[in-house]
Amino acid sequence: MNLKQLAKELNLSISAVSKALRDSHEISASTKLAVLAKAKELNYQVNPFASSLRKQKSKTIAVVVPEIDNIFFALAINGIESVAQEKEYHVLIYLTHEDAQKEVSVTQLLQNGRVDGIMMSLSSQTTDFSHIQQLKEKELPIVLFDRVAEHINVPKVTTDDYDSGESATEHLIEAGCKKIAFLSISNNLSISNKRKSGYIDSIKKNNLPNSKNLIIECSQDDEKNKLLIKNLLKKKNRPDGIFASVEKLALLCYEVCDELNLNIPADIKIIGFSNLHTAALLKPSLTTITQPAYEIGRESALLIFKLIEKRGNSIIPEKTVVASSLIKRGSTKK
Amino acid sequence: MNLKQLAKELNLSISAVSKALRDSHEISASTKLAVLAKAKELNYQVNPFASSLRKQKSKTIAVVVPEIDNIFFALAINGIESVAQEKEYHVLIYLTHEDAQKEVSVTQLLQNGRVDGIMMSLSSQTTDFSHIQQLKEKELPIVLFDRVAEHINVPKVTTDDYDSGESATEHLIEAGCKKIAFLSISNNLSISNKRKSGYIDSIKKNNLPNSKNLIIECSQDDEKNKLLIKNLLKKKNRPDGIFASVEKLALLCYEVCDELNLNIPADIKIIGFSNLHTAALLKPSLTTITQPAYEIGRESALLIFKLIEKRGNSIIPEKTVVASSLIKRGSTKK
DNA sequence: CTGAAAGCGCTTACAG
DNA sequence: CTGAAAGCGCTTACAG
Repeated sequence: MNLKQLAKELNLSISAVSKALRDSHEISASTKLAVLAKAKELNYQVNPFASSLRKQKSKTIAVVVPEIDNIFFALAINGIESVAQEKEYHVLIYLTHEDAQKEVSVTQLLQNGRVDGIMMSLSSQTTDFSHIQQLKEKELPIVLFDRVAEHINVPKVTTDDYDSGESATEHLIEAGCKKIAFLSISNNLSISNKRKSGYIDSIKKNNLPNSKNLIIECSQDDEKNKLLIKNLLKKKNRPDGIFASVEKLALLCYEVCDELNLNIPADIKIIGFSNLHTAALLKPSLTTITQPAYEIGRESALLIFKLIEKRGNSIIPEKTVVASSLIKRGSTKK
Repeated sequence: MNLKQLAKELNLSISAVSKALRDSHEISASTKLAVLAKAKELNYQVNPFASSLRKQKSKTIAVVVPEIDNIFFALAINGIESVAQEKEYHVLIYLTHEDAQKEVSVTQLLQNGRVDGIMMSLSSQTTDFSHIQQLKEKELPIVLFDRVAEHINVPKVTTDDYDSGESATEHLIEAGCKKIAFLSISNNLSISNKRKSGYIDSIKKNNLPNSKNLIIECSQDDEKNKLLIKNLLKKKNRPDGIFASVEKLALLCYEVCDELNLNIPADIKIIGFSNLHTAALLKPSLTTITQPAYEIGRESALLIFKLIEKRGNSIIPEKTVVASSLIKRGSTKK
């Protein structure tokens, strides 16, 4: 069932039917009614490819994320989808699996008009950001969220990572910690640097000499990370507080403490960035800095639609920062 | 940059260039080389809408799931995406948020040719399956996974839910439970019925009269569920084993036991269907029946591509069953 | 208010 | 081996 057949049934021209379906002011009310009724009766649906080809609009956005089996990204996609649904847009998903090369190839793939805009969270392995710059130059709307590149001037949605890094550290200090280890995953994304800076500045400000040089660089290899943490906590002069910059490192700490028979929070206190639903169910429950993942997704989607619908000189902020929340639980009890 | 411009640059006809790009045997090797080089130089990309319109093929599949912030579905999507990537297909995501009406409207939306196939996990609220039947009649490839409707004859990928229901119950019995409560979420999907049947038959076979009528019907409202469970566990003659048919009910049990000061597994043993990464980190660690979510996703995707590429009389199995695994942990220790 | 026509950018059957 | 032409199914500027 296409326009041609529908027009024939109605004894109207294709153009009249098309206009009627799009509620054009050129068409009389009675004709519109007749067309709509017939279209419904025959279950006519516009061919999206013909329409997109003609209008040079896809009604589709792409979401490019490092992984999906990570509650943060799942929630962010959830937020993006809610806005897309409101706008009657379609959502394409691409996973980079933390592979910078894959990220570049997906970015290139998406330059053929398949989508009206791209929302991306960068892979931790990404060191070169020229593929993002390229999108910008091609004027393909893009919004980066969470895992962003600081120095690329495209709209970015992030959380207050520096502040969170600071307040998480302060929280450990208030809980009595004197020697705090920061478990870091180093990469070129500002998010991890900011958390680290927040920690470093807080340590300085509070004059905790024992915490100096206690930045532990972790990798993508959890076996290695576990060993690293184990060696750290085996020492006689082990830290009395751990700040895990990402969720999985906090969980590894729980495993290690179990194995070393260290009591959380008596022997060691732990805080970590996390969106885990079960943080409250761990024993002890895990104190977290929790990012509003769903809201980040929504916010990013609202921005991409502003860019897509951009007319004249509407102003798009380059930085949108939403606040994380510190949720105090058992793992940092005094 | 389109075919017309590219052809002009090469002093060739549009058709020759198109054929060369698609590696047609009609075109000479030298011409192909020249075309490919020029296309690369000018960064030519085929317009997907023109191509799809002409070929009546979208190179896109849709994934329709009840929710995404559920590790099971996130992992399944991960599996689907891995196959789609191999096939160079695009993946559209639609969330129904457990809303049957939404599920129907998405299904209708997808009948306009936007996708070559649909992979769907039904909403728990779905009671009428005619929208699925409709896809079948329209010969739009569809595969149902996990949350399937038993009596619709479309390809379905599920886990061995009856067997899992049985072996989970057996496991509790072996661990010494005499009175086992099954926490059920009732709906029209075979998955929950099968788990329940496995439980019921196992109870009968093992002759545990105290477990009769211990099927607790839970709802989508977790506050109510928690109260329900609390009232159950407050009783003097409370059960000594709980079989949670879905993840979140198992977690609610942990919360309730905490609040009632019941010791797991001494006072009560708990087993639950779950894909939670942190099941092992709970105190005590949670014994789970874990579905191979990623594999279910891959399997379903492989099936949809079989349907899409179907030629002649290739046989597509109506039922594909993959095995779940029972992972014994602390919550069911003798 | 309605319709004829051009054209979006491809692919492919057909002619040469 | 190459090219002219039709056509996929729409939308829209233009004519009447």
